[in-house]
Amino acid sequence: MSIFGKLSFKDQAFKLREAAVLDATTRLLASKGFDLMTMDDVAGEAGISKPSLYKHFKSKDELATEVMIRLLDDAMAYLAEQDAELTPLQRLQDLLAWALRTRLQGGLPFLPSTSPQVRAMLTRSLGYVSRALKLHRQLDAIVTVGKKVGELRAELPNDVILYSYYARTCDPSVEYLRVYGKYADEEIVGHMLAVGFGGLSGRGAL
Amino acid sequence: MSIFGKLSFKDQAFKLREAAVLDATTRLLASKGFDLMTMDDVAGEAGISKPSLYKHFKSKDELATEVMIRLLDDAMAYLAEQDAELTPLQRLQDLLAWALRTRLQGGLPFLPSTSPQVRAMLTRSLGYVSRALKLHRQLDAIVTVGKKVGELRAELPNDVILYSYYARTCDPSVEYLRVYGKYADEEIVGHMLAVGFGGLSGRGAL
DNA sequence: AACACCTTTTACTAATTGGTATCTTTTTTA
DNA sequence: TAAAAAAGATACCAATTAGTAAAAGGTGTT
Repeated sequence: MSIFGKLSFKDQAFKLREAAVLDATTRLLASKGFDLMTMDDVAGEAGISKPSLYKHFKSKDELATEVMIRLLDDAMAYLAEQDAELTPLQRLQDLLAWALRTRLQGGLPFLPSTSPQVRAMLTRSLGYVSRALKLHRQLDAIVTVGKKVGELRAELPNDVILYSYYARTCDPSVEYLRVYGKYADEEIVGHMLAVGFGGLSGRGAL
Repeated sequence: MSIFGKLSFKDQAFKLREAAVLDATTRLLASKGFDLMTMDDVAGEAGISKPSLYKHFKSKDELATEVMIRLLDDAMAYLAEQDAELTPLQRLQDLLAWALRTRLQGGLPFLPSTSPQVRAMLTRSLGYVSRALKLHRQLDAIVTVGKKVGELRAELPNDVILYSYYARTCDPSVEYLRVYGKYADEEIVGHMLAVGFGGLSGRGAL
């Protein structure tokens, strides 16, 4: 019998394998997307057999949902650890930069651009929806303050700002800009922030 | 024998069916995406049988590529017919508004957010690549002038501006903003233009 | 009106893939 | 060292789907 809180070697190994599966799935979702990612891919990338996969996750949907949940948790953890001195705009910029760096390293942003079917899958998961709402509320509060102090455009509704912000985390231009190796990763991040917050014309145009 | 330029009734009907297939495919690509769109879907939506589909297009890839080519042609036709009085910024805004309205009506933007596999498929098509390059060059010229007259941020490289511009045509926030029916279509278009060109902070920040 | 061609229908093939059963082998624990 | 539990390998099932074959029925052309 194991002491409370301490896991047997076997269970530790089990946990490690599970983490490897989640990491592998994250990479595969980023590179191939949900539909083209096969469970054989996942098993191979994680270094275990397919039947063993199903010891950890009941289905492909559950596995993918778990990955997305972990991304939301990571984002909220990152937010919680941000320097308290940052202004609202700086916090949003910093979180976006973090999400973009994650993508540039082969990972997924916390709100990936999903097909209708994947979105339906996520909506079915109570755990995912509650976390997404929680993160959304946190960011909404930041946006509200940001508008008040004049760092964000007060004439834009909060949800317009937030959904556009989410879209920036999964903006496909990142891939296009990286193709030719013309820009270093940090340059891409900088440009994405400049465009996202400052716009293309820089005038608050229209 | 038919007069040059005039088609027999049979051939006219064939052309009409082909147009119906392309329209159906466009709608299905917009709603389900490439992977989840089956050839049975297309045949059903177009009102013909699956074997007949293959009289028009050799494969699913060829069909989808043809749809994407048509979108590029439509975009270039739209550009060509724009009011000559428009400034560069106005031309870009007008084209983006057109692409967003197309999406809001269940269509596809001229540069849809594509999975790696679909992108590879398109890259294999000479017809697609040549048109995409042509459109890109046209827009690049507009951007260059726009920077010169101070309507676009001169400190941003042209390709950063252009890829970000493309991303705006397929920005997923459009779907999110439409979900609750809170905003009318034209409001959404307006917000997307405001955010895209003016940014979230409106300061040309960072 | 008869012919020729095209479309439809039905059925099929082959490949992929999510998920599972079974048996063997390794590893952990006692 | 022996027993027990879990992981691996292999093989399989069932469903989906791109693409095709062949026969039957319409439709336009001449």
